[in-house]
Amino acid sequence: LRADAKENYAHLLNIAEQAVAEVGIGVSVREIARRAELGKATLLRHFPTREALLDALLQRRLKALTQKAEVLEQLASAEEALIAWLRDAVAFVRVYSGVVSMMAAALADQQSALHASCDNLRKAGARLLECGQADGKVRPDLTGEDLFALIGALGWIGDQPSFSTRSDHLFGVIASAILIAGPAVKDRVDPPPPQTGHGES
Amino acid sequence: LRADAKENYAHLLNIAEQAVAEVGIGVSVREIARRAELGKATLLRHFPTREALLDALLQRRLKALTQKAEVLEQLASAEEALIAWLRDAVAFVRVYSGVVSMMAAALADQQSALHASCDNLRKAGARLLECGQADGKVRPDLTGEDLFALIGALGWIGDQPSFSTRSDHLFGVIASAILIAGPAVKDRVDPPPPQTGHGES
DNA sequence: ACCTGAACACCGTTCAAGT
DNA sequence: ACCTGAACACCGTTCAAGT
Repeated sequence: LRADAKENYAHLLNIAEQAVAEVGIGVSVREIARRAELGKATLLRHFPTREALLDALLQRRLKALTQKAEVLEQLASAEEALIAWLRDAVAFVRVYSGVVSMMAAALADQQSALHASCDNLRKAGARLLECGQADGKVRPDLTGEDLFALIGALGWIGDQPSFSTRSDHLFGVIASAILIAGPAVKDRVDPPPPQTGHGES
Repeated sequence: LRADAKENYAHLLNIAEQAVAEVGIGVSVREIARRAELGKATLLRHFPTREALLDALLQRRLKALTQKAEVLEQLASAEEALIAWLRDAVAFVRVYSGVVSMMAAALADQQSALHASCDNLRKAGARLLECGQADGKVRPDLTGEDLFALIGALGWIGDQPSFSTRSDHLFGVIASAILIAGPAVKDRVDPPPPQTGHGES
């Protein structure tokens, strides 16, 4: 990598961070190139796809969040750890509006530049989940993917101006769905009338 | 309205329905005009905004869903009615991928052509919710907006290819969060360690 | 009244040409 | 090696001109 190329790379990341924070995740790459005062093609070769740029932009935070899960796993009770991490994860996806959909897509697409980072995040969440399940504090029928989906759902809610004022409250609602309150376990999966059966395998 | 204008209007709606079903909610209006073999400006005057077109497209289904709530309110138990309607609502938002975000935006924007339809839907859900709350079967801290947000969240989950296989399961998870299992009420709002308090006012 | 394509200002992506 | 703008194929929206 030549010296000027290295410089451009760093410059582009800085400008991109600013632009994404200002305009949102939907900023055009043209706009970023314009702000960076570089040719569009220059940006495109450093970051061949939109995801590649986002990955570079998010990697630091994603790694921190993944590591946070490992720390929490050791420090606190399984239940507290899961909820604390969940709160951090939701806070993260709310930093850049629209980022959750991209991450969800990256999770399914192995070719995506963001795939590895997202899959590590899923695994970290899954481990916290399993600890809670081993302690009998967390619904046993939830997977790491489910947890990711619920984080994404809360991120989506936070992204909608009509719902964002309720997103803290709905965090509590969904958190309560993940946890098992006390000795009552089974009756939460299927509500009273058993013949209705609203579809959880 | 002139005869040819009337014809164009109906033709555009038919073609739009097809196009949206095929390509998704993100079809360009140009594409629709092209398929309809009409000028772009013709479409734009019949439907000045994207929402106006979507409103015309969705109104029939939205009205049906709103009325369904009224029927369910009388027929079944408050709890069954709410869950049955929730299932219908989630099924509806999953018909056209991406429609939930547009509806959420319309809910906040009084100027949107879709606003009235969406607000009626919210009210219908709120009524079912209130019945369940009156019976002590539904979390008392949920509003009609919350219910709409949770429907949207499930729609979002269904829209993500990585999560859509889990969306039926997560419907059950979220449904269980809305309902109150038995005599235990309070302990679901705040999980065991009271000093953590994950933010539900 | 209603329809229409040209025009404008955008977008992502490609590629031949420059340093 | 790396950078770059012109070119291509899109998009939504506006508007003067046609029937």
